Amino acid sequence: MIKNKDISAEEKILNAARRIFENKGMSGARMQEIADEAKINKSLLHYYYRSKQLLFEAVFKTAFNKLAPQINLVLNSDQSICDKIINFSNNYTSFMLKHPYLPNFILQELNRNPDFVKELISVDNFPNIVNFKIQIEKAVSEGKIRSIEAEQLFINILALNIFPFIGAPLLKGFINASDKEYKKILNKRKKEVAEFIIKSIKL
Amino acid sequence: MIKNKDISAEEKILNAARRIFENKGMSGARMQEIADEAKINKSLLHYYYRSKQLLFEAVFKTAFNKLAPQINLVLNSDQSICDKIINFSNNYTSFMLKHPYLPNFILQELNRNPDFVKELISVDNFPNIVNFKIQIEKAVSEGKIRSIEAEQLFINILALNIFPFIGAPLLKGFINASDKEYKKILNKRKKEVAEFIIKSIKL
DNA sequence: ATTTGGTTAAACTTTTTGGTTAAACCATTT
DNA sequence: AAATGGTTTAACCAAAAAGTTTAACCAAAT
Repeated sequence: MIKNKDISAEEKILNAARRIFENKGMSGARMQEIADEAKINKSLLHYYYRSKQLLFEAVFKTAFNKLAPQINLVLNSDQSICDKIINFSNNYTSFMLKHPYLPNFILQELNRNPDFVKELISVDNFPNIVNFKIQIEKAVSEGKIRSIEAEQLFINILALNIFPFIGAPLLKGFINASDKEYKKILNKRKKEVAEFIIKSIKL
Repeated sequence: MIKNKDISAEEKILNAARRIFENKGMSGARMQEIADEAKINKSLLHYYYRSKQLLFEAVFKTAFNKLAPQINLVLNSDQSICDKIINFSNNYTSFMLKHPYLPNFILQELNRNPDFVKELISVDNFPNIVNFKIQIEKAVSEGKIRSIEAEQLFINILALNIFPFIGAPLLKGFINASDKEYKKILNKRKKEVAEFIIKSIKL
């Protein structure tokens, strides 16, 4: 059997659920709404994903698995510090411009349920700072960059790249930008952010 | 009448509602839970705030009115750029260490309902970038700081200060820090962030 | 002493929502 | 033609949650 007109129902559901969950969160989302969005009916939702909780977990893990590899590029690749900063700022922003609600979704749910992080940590490839820390401490002691703690630098890199997406509605208001103008600003940040960081840590 | 033992019921409700809403969001919060938290009964909730929606709006506006003045200090005070960066980074972080869920709460709800920003804009003292933009452009043309767009600098300042609170659960995982250790890191950021920014924009 | 308004308790109604069920439909496979 | 499995429809159930009502309580003001 296996009906393959374009995409399977299972995938339609997952995509619809992602859109709804990203925008309303777990508790704000309604199963009926997800079914409507997927243009299938509610029975089929439960047929594929037994419960809201399971559907949510499927969506969340898919989302997190898109984010984690990018963070790992900073923490665990063998590029130079400079390259890492340049590449991450460029790649991350490019990627997020296509999935602008993803960071907000992940952080929202982790704030709601901080213990969930513990579950994620046990999974493979959960980003960890140890290698990055070694790299930074070496660069500092060799006089390649100014003295700075790896943790602080890492937080700064993430903050400058991720925040513009999470804070978008507010920032748009503050700087008086339309959606289009704001998108332009974000595009500029692909280079801008890397420059900003490198200017700050070079000697 | 006016019973004034310590704080009024109205205020007890507002405080309880703030705690619950900050942590679970509008749709995750339960009226019964708020009543329990306030140690009053559910009837009284509706007596003071007719509906969940109205209670939520009261809480949200109170929260936003705590954030806005701080942003305005950057955008509309007559301090030097350097002083603004130093003072904001110090004050904001100190304040947020006492209200760590506030930024997440505000951004959460604005992402859920971006049109809400329009409502906020019409209210007094909604932060606006125009004055800051003039100040930055002047400083750039006078050669006091390197060339940078006001919008980008502003986003950077907010990102570096706000993100560590919104991203806390995830960052704690990445850098392997306990609550206590993470708090220490945040405390260091009061100085760290200002230094990071100033190093980046000086000539 | 009576009134008044904040407050409680408890029962109640209504609406929303997650989840279930059963029967029928239909395209494909056998 | 019969079987299979994905899909729809529509009705249904049970629990949760918002919101309402009513009677009683109590402390302060008159």
